[in-house]
Amino acid sequence: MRVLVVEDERRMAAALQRGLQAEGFAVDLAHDGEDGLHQARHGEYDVVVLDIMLPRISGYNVCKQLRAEENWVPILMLSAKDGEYDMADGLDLGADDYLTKPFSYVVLVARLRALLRRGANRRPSVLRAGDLALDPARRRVTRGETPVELTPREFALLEFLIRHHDEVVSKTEILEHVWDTFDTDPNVVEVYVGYLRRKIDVPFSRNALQTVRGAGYRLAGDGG
Amino acid sequence: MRVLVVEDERRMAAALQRGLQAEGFAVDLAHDGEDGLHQARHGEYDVVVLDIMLPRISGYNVCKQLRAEENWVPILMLSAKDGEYDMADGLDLGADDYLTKPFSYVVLVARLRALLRRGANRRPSVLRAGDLALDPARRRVTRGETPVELTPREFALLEFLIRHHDEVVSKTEILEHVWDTFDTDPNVVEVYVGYLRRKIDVPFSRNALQTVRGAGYRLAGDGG
DNA sequence: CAGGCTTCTCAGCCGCCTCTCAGGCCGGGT
DNA sequence: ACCCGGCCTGAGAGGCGGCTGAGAAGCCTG
Repeated sequence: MRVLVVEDERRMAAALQRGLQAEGFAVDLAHDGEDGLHQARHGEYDVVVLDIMLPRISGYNVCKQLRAEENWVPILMLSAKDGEYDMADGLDLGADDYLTKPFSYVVLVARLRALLRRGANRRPSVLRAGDLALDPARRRVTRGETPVELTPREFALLEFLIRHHDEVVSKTEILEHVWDTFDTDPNVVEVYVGYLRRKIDVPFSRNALQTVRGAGYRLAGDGG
Repeated sequence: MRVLVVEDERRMAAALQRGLQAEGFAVDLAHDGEDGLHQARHGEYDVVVLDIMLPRISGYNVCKQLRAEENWVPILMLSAKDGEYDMADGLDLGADDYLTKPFSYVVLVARLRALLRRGANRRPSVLRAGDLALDPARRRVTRGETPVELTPREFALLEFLIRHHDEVVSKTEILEHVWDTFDTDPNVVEVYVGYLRRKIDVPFSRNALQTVRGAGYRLAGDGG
């Protein structure tokens, strides 16, 4: 279980890190809001512990920003007592739980575990890979901010690729899962990969959908 | 007449309790949003007085949640003056009345009685998507300011779509929920979507009721 | 019973999507 | 350098999903 702790007070941060590691968590630290936001975006954490009073960007805004980007990682907010922000604000912004300093260490761990437990049935599940986002329920795909129009087959293909991002998937696998056959000419996969590339690879940064000669395709998964 | 008062400030809560009891109400108290939500769900109250700034869950969200569960108990919201939420927000979420702190005690009681008087014929809050508004109780639909006349079937279809606005719903889902069958020719859905479009999509900004080929339909709901 | 409204079926049309095919490109092996 | 096999892609045919006008059947109201 990976935890990101965003906390500017060094001693507090170090204490949390040691304590949580002792509980079996993998802990990363960020010491200001900007850093925290960046790591939360790219780190694939299971839960984020977020102080409110932070240099550069407040925890308040980090949370708001993440939610605006449809990032639904569970967030537990920490505040100094009598802070200017109040608990209701935090929860309204999309935090999942809230603790007031000073807090009992035992309580913190308990709440974290509770968050992780309900973590399973999270909110709108949006699949991501790099700056691609695919929302199965809304049937919507975006690259960064811009929406991408896909036909049903293209959508199904991208969904499959994004679910296996960073892995190499063979054309036969793709045929089985997207076309639901296995004795079709694999060329159709090539054709559709081509279609997808033209729609999602346009601003040619780094081609997200790579060909692995002789093996299949790989959708690059981290935003880099 | 049973009243639930959800208010975290103990003195304020106690004062309201004493005062309302003197007026002949049976008064229960809740001191945070979670507790309030729980009691409102199970308590069969005639009216709820709901502070907005609450620990754990804001009054704002308590109200939203209750309405989402189709609990139409009359709610009178209380806010600190100059709160970040304004009256419109509260009423939009399905509150029935609204008072700004500090308020006159006499006014509170008067408003409560007014709520109780109209309490019987409740109205479910209005469903919205984009500039469409649908009032299930009054069977009324408006696009912007202008009313829209719908037949019962059209109304049921729009209600279903608007409850799932921004999601793609398949024709089979629609058949199940609006027609209450699943082995009917899906063409009837197409036909009724056509009817709806002609009535609600007229000023074609961007067609609100989109076809997602191979998947179903999506009613655009702006904000998302 | 007539008239109007609503619901639903049907068939034709249109256009997008899907898939095939063939030719070209590229990388790797001999 | 040459060839071969894997991959890409433009073109285009065909199919199928979805839209719509027409009209039949059902239902309520007067």
